[in-house]
Order: sequence, then C-alpha cells, then structure tokens
Amino acid sequence: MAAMSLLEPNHPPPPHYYAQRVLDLLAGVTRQYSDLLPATEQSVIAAVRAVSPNAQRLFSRLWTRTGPTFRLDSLHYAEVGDVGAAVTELEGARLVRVNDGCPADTILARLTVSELRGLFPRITERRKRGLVDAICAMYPEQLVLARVADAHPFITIVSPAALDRLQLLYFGGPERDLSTFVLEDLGVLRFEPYRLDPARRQFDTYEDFARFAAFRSFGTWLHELAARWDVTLAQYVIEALWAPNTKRILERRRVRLLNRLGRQAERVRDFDTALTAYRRAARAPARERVIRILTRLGDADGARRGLDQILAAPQVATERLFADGFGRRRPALAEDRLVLAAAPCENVEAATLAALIDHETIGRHLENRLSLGVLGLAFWDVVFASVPGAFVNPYQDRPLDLYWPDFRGVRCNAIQSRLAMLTDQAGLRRQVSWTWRNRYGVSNALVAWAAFDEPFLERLLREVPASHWCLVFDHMLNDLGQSRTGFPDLILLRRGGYELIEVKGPGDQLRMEQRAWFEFFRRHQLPARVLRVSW
DNA sequence: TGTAGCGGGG
DNA sequence: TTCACACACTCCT
DNA sequence: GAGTGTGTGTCTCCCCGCTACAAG
Ligand SMILES: [Mn+2]
Ligand SMILES: [Mn+2]
Repeated sequence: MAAMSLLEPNHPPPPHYYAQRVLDLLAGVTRQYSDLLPATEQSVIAAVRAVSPNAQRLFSRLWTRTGPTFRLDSLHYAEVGDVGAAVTELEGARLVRVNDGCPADTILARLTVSELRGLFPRITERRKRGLVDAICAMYPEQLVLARVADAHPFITIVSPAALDRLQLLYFGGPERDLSTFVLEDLGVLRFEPYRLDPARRQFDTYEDFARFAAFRSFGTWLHELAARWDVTLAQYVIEALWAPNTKRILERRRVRLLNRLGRQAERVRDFDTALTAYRRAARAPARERVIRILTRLGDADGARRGLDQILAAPQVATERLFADGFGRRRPALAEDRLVLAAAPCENVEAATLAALIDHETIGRHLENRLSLGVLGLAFWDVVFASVPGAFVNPYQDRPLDLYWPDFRGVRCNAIQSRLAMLTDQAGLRRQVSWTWRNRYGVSNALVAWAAFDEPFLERLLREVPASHWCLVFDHMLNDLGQSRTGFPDLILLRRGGYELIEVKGPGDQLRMEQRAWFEFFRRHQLPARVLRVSW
C-alpha cells in the first residue's frame, strides 16, 4: 500500500524515514532467510540494529548512495544531529572505517580535479582519469590515503557486498533497490497487491542464492568481455555454468548467460569458445548459432545434421523459420510500396504514419506495446493470479513465469474462461476499461501506460473485432517469451476497419520474429502487410 | 563559458 | 545497462 | 537476397546543482 502522504517531492521526509526503511528491509530478510544468512550478513544486521537511531540514520543514507566511500564534507542531513558522533559509533560497530578501507583510486575519484591538483601538484595530467591513474602509479597507497584524509576526511563502508546481497534477498532481483521504497512512497511506482504465499520463498537454500548472486557478477564480467576479450575468463565462466540447474529461474539465467557469451565469442571469432558455450546452453538461439558457425567453418555435414535436428523438433518458431529457409532462397513475402515526398526527418515509421493518416484514419507507432498492452489490460487478474511460486516479494511487475513456455498450462482454466468472456466486444470492453479505471499506473510488464489514452483505446476496441483480438491473445499466451517481439510497427484505424503495417526502409528486411508474426496473420487472415518505403 | 551527464534527493 | 530494432556493409547470385 | 556488425533509442519519475571537459 502506497502511503501517499508519507513522502512528497522536494519535501523533507520524516526524520526516521530512511532508517526505518532500512530496518524494515533487514526485518524482512531476517524473517524469510534467517536460516541461511552467512556470518557477514548476520553481523551487519546485528550491528545496524544495535547502534543509536542517530547512527542508523546516517548509515541508511550511506546505503542509498553510491559508495562505498564518502567524504565527510558530503554528509549533511537534517535528521542526523551529530555526524561526528554517528561516524564514531559506526566505526566502533565495524560498519564503516574512517580514512581507510578503500583503494587509492576510489577515494581519489571523490575529489574534484582542482582538489587533486592542489594535493598532488607534481602530476600534470589533464583529464581526471589520467590524473588519478598517475597519482596511483607514483605514490604508495598509504601515502595517498593519508594525504587525502588530512584535507578531506572520508569513510568507507566495511561490507558493501553484504549490503548488496541483503538488498538482493529482499527485492529478489538486481533491478530494485532501496530507492524503490522512496518511489513507492511518492506514488511514482505502484505495485499490484497480489497474494504472497508466506510458505514460499525465492531461495530455498544458500546455494540457490549464491548461484543467483554469482550469475549477476557473470553478467558484469560478460560486459567487460565485450570490451576486452579474455579467453581464460570466458572459459572460466563456461566452466562455472557447465551443469544445468534444477531450479528453473536459475536455469533460464544460465542459458541466457551462455548464449550471450557465445555471441561475444563469435564477435571476436573465437569459434571454439562460442561453440562450447552454445552447446552447453542448448536452448534457442543456441542451435541456430551453432549451425551458422559450422557453416562458416566449412563443416557442411555438421550444419546439415543440426538443421535436421531443428526441423525434427524446433524449440521456437524463429528456429523453425531459420532452419526452413537456411541455405535456400526464401520466397519473398509480398510487399506494398510507398514513396514519400521527402526524406523522413525523424524515423521512417513516423513519416510513413504521417503519410497514411487522414481525416478518417488514425494510427500509432506502437510495435509490441500494442499487442502486449491490450493483452495485459484484458488479462490483468490472470497475469497476477496467485500461482504457487509466481510471486515471491511485493515488488514484482509480473509473475516469475510470465515468459515461460508453460505459463498458459499452469493457468489454463483461468485463461480459457477469460478468453470465453472476450469473444464479443462488450466483454472485451468491460475487462479493458475495468483495468484502465482501477489499475492505471500500476506496474505491469505487459502494459506501457504512456502508450495509450482512453479515446485511442476506445477506437482500438471498436475497430478491431473482438474475434481478432482473441486470436491474437490466444496465440500470444501460448508463449509470451516468443510473441513479445516482432509485432508490426503501425496500426491504422478507420471506421469499421484496421490494418497492421510493418514499415521497411530501403535495405531493411523482416526479422525472424516478424516473419513468425506474419505467418500467424496469414494463417488467420488478419489484415497485416509489409510496406516498403522509399523517398 | 557553455553544456551534457551524473549523483543526490524526494 | 538491456533489448529490440533499424540500417550499413559484405558477399553472393 | 542473405548474413553480419553496429548504432540507436530508452532507460519505467522529475528536479536540481555540480563538475568535467572542451570550445571559445
Ligand atoms: Mn519496428
Ligand atoms: Mn519496421
């Protein structure tokens, strides 16, 4: 429940606000996970609870800021009466270290260029990065820390990694952090009040959580690998991701990481590593990538065998379409043509839309936001229906299995009965407008609220027959992971009709996901076409 | 001196 | 900092 | 026509002030 009155933009929060939120977080983690917390986390929790409110307040501020090191002169908070006393207390509780605890470059980065010049006048680099590097290279670390401490005393959080893990446990994912509290209390973020099963928790064992946390750091390593390829590191990651996980959330993340790693390896032409990564991943698009690599390497037989395997049992539609057409010439999809009067000044889609609308035709460039959004509005309560294990904390914008292939199977009755309610326009309108009125602004992975407004939604439901919407919903619900991409760029609405249009500029072509959608449109005779635009 | 980008804040 | 998309390029026929 | 590499938009809020950095 969002207490709107708790915070207002640009008005100071209640004095104990941040501290209380941190204590709430710690209480939540303790309640759910006290049995599997490692010693570091336990001692952090105990220490924070033990210090005075004044120290709790300062520590909570530190936690929400980007650390782990802070200059004392950057700490002024109305609710912290005596910063010096708070710091001393936190130091005594081993939550922070004073004038120590970080590498030289970390504290140097907190100084301005002119401060750096003042303290280290012999270094003459121009840019800050170079300045810091040069100082680190020239002076021993202890000297740097001491000299900075003298002019600008600072503190460092002792266990930032433990704080990170506590946050991760509480919010269940790296995308939410303490700022979620503020945003929710401001009313910026709102979450569906779905039912949580207290007996279910996201991580059953410490190993589960450790893997989850490890996967997150692999993600950042992968990002570094993109900048600078390192075979040893890449192979280490593959090694660590070698065995499939029994937990599905972990397994999906594992596959994603391996596929990303394969892609990076391909980019630097390390085909051995790429093949290994893809073969361990084994899930789409891994087999397709393997075939492309084998073809590049001249192993036509291996590629052929791979293609046969895909054709025998395609994992996803795009994979089937790929294997279908690979090496052969695909029959070109019929395209219409449009010549614009002038070169588009923004994107081609907007220019095309402008050329196509007139006094009786309106349209939007929405792509997947259209199909996903209307689906989300029509199936709101089905998406948030209480399914065992789907919701594990109050800050989710989707059930954990939204994009899993068996999303529908798990909810098959609810989905069937909802589809039956939507077959006529009145039923569809009833659901959609109920959601619009009662849930507007609530976070939902399917619904981009800003993309819609009431009049447009109204016409959307009037001009597109409910039977067509149902065909689309039915198709999407079979596997949202697949159908969430590739929807055509534009929808045009006119009295008694509509049209979906995929805009293609010169030299742009249908992607595999878009092909899959057009296959569906053709099968059900929905009005969709590809428009080749030139100028 | 102008400005884009970032960190801090509610 | 992700992800889907558009677009520019190459090689081939 | 097909495949590949790479740039781009958006980032789920919006405001403020400061700073790095480069241009004048
Ligand atoms: Mn598009
Ligand atoms: Mn397009």
